[in-house]
Amino acid sequence: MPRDTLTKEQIIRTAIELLDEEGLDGLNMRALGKRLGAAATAVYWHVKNKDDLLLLAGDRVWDEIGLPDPGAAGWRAAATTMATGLHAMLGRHPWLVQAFGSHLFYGPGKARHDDHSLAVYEAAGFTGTQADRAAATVFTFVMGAVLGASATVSLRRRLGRNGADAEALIQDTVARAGEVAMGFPRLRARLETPPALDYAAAPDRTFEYGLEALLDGLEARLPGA
Amino acid sequence: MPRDTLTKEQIIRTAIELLDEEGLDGLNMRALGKRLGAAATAVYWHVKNKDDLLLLAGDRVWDEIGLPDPGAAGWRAAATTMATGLHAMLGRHPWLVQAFGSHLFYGPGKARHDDHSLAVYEAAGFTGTQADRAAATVFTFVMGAVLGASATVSLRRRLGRNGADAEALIQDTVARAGEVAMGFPRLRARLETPPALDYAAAPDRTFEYGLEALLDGLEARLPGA
DNA sequence: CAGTGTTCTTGAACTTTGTTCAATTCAGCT
DNA sequence: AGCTGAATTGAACAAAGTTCAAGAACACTG
Repeated sequence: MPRDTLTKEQIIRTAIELLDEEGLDGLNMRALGKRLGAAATAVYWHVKNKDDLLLLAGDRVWDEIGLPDPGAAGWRAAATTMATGLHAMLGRHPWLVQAFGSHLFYGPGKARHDDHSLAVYEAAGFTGTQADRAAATVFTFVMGAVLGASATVSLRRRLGRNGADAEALIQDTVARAGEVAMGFPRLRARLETPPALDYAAAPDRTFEYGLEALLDGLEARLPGA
Repeated sequence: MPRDTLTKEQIIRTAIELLDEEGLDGLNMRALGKRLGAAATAVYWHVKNKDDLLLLAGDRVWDEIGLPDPGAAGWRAAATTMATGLHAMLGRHPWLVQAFGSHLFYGPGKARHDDHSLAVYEAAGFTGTQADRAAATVFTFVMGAVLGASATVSLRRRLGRNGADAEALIQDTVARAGEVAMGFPRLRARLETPPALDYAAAPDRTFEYGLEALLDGLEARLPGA
């Protein structure tokens, strides 16, 4: 009966927990150690360093994305499902998009996703480089879409860090941004005309709008279209 | 004759220099101070803190983007010019995309760009929320496109930091990524069939491909189209 | 069971970096 | 000269990544 010892798996899971709850800045070795009920430095026996751990955590979450069969409901439905699945996953783990700007993720989790994404666009009729480009384009769009959201989450967390009233500080930032915007006619118009009720009631559909437009544009490029 | 003293402008310019040369991680107050020929802490008299400085630097670079007149060459040409201009600017300052994941930029530089971007899509015929969404979609796509490139630059820098041979370490990473990819049929095929000569000779046109597809999709959504 | 090597954990310590603060320097003004 | 406000400096603190020597827990062997 072996001693109750740390596991690489356990460390990765706990790191993801910590990242989800505290953000990319919240992941530090001492906090991770505390959460694991171990000394901070114990982690270093199982993992090379923090970057390595981030790579492992950042590859694990790709498994949350389902892989729809393009043969069943058609390539376009499959492409939409994959893109929204990716979008949702990145929404649950905003730290991943941030880390994407400075780390190269290349593990089996992401490979599984990428491979199937290529399968979808090949099933659609794209060949070779065309399939690469189509898949990359949609991927790129989804990443970009989450980047802005990620910033808001991150800022809110940072402001609330030192025990301050995060909401008040956010209001402050919004107010300053508004002042800047008043100097530009179109931005000003958007501030003066508050969004219509139906728009305020429904959440922002910009992602869906852009995704459909993009898929339209890709579809028009299909060989034989 | 006033003493030769630091300026907010000078600090911002030097910070951008430092960011361009050393990356987001390379910006630290002591290095900045050294480059300014001053003590690190002298900067704090002109700027609230590092985040504030990053915000100032990250807003300045938007002025590098030209604002084409949609009336002259048509909205589509103007939209393409703006998107490629943004793409080029972000390529020159990869740290901005990284920072975008954790900071909210809202200064006059970005506002000037955003306002004109809206002007282009309104000139195209999009109204109200539609123009917002069209502009946001293209913006989103461009940001996503630079994110990956930014990661490569950042990794290369990080690997070369401790005097190590960055190129050898990069090769290492590529090799490990290749091993992972070999377990997935479509990724494997792409490794086994090296890109055609014309493709290798020409740089990656994925960005142009995606941008055109996206603009096609948006054009089809124009009222009256 | 004693001894031995392997696996895993710990705490101290070092480094880098952002930031604060009191002390100090400098230019202009009376 | 003396004063005042602007600007700079250096010391110092806290947080965080990492290294390392020492120790603890376990498995195996004679």
